[in-house]
Amino acid sequence: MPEGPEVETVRRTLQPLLLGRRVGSVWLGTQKLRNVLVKQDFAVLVGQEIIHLGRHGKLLWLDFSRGARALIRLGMTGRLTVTSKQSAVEKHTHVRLALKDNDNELRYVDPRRFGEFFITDQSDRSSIDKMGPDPTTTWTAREQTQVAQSIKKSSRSIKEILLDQQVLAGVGNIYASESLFIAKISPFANGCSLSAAQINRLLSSIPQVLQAAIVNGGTSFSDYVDGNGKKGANIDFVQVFMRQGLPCPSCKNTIEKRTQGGRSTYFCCKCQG
DNA sequence: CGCACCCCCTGCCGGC
DNA sequence: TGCCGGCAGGGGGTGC
Repeated sequence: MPEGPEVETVRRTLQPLLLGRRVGSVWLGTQKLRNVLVKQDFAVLVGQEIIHLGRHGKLLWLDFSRGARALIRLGMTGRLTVTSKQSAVEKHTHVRLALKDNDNELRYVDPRRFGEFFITDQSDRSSIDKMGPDPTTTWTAREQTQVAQSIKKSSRSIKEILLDQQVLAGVGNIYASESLFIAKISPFANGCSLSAAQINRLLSSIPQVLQAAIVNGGTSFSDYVDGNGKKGANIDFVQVFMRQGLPCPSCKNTIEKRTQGGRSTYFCCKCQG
């Protein structure tokens, strides 16, 4: 479901509802997520206060007052929302953290179970350090040089490079197509074939596209909702994603859809020739 | 090491 | 109406 902007919107909407709250009780479903639900690990959360909500790329985490950290990946269909304890528990709910002295609980729902929700501690940076820089948090000259070098030395297509979270974190299938359109670069061009000028355009279009999506509350076309259960408005602002057959907003040529590395890519062959 | 390929899983939609 | 294939904001493992 979610790319960096959607996960950031979830983080921002959950923050006021969770920060400073203590966990009263924990409920876990029986089905495994990607990694397994390790039930005994969740027991440590009871009584701990949520002191911080962090994010890097598509990875979200909650930090607790006695050192625990819940690492959460939403996969394709994961939804993390705060709802009343009384509201009906929908199918595919895997985790419920009831808050103390409050009618609310945090729920993790994920039909396809491609997501993860597991407990570690705040000193464990392994998942975070595996990722490249996130263009919506820091995007220093040094980080941009590092990303540019990764692109320049790769023989993969630029679209596939952008989806690699180890190169940079937070871009997924929507924003890869969108960033390449803004930068006027063909998604099929190999990284090593790109000029310095093209790479520079891309390094500036990526944070631009991601920041705009955050302002609009993320892109919802199917499952994605924020921490309050509300859809994002950014689908109304995308230029090429899911717009095959429609005129290119720049040149009026027909937008195309093609499969690339098993995923759909949307582009204008005239603007991105 | 990089890179093609395949898998994980449910739901929905269109075609027959 | 039902069945089947294809497809969906992700990511990891395998084998060459």
